[in-house]
Amino acid sequence: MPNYSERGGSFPPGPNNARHAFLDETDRLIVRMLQADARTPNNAIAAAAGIAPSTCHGRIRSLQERGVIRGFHADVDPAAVGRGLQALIAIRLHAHARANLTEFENYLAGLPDVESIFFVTGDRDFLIHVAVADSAALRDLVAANLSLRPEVAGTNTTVIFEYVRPTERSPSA
Amino acid sequence: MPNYSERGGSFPPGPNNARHAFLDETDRLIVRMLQADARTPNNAIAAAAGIAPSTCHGRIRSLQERGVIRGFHADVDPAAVGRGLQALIAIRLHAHARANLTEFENYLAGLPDVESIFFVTGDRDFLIHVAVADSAALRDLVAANLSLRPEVAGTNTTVIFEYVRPTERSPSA
DNA sequence: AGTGAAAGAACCAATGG
DNA sequence: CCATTGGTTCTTTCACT
Repeated sequence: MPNYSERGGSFPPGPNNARHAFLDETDRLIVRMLQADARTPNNAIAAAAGIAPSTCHGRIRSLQERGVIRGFHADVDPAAVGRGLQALIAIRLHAHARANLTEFENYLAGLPDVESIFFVTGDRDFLIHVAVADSAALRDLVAANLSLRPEVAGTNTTVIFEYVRPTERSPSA
Repeated sequence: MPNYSERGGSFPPGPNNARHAFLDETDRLIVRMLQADARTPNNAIAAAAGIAPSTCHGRIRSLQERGVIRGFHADVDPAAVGRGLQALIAIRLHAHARANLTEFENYLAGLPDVESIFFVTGDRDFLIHVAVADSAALRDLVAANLSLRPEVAGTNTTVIFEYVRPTERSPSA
């Protein structure tokens, strides 16, 4: 399946090779508006920035090419899709397993309930944010998919009462 | 500034009152595709789902009205906009300050460097994910904006080496 | 880089199965 | 609840400044 964010063009599919982006004030405004609402019409952004729609379009494309904008995603309420329980799970690995962290990280990324993965300093190696159906699903996730893994030395689960992403709830940034 | 995700219509601007989220297989496919790439054309989603474009469009609108899809946002690389250092900060509040958590949470949400806020169980009250320019900015954030707050009993900062959101890097889900 | 104009695509409401 | 149609708006490319 093609990626339609890139439908018009042929810019690098990879994460990015970007030389460090120099964003002027116009670029920053565009980024802010698209962060607040990815469906803001190009027209409207152009008007807000005081430039022509075609110019604005070109800048947005450039921002994607440079990796400043990595993609556009729908923000889906986990509870609405049957995942009403969220948790943070701290994971400590065995010392010998730290050689190939990438492999374990890919494994985590492949688990369907994982929302995000933090690879961190300190006494824990990973912290993952998960959204599951209920406490039974959480137990199963920890017991079957984490604790049983040979590289996992231990886990520590914290239930999330509320989760907020400020940028995602202020459409008029 | 208007919210252009709602340009055509008049559905509730609030978070949502919707209880009824019965998603059939078609709805789930739509949600998955828009989660992977919010700019997937309506036509393409309709084709993938085997329904007419107008029907598909109506379903997407309905999903927004019901609060299943909360919005569409550009995924911006923090490092590309001058915020190359990410951290997790655990915050413990004084017992007497737990009366109005919402106020403190709104305060956190208003800090420009805060990416997300977790209100959690356990010995910590909040865990916030921040993206800042450098370690000096991180120090200032913790010292000036958190530790000095009267309701804050203590903080614990963990630097993030890597942060991944699995759904956001698989455009062809 | 920025612009204007024109072709193509997507959106949205109304209508009918 | 779903499909078809048609008017309107947005996107995207291109020749030019």
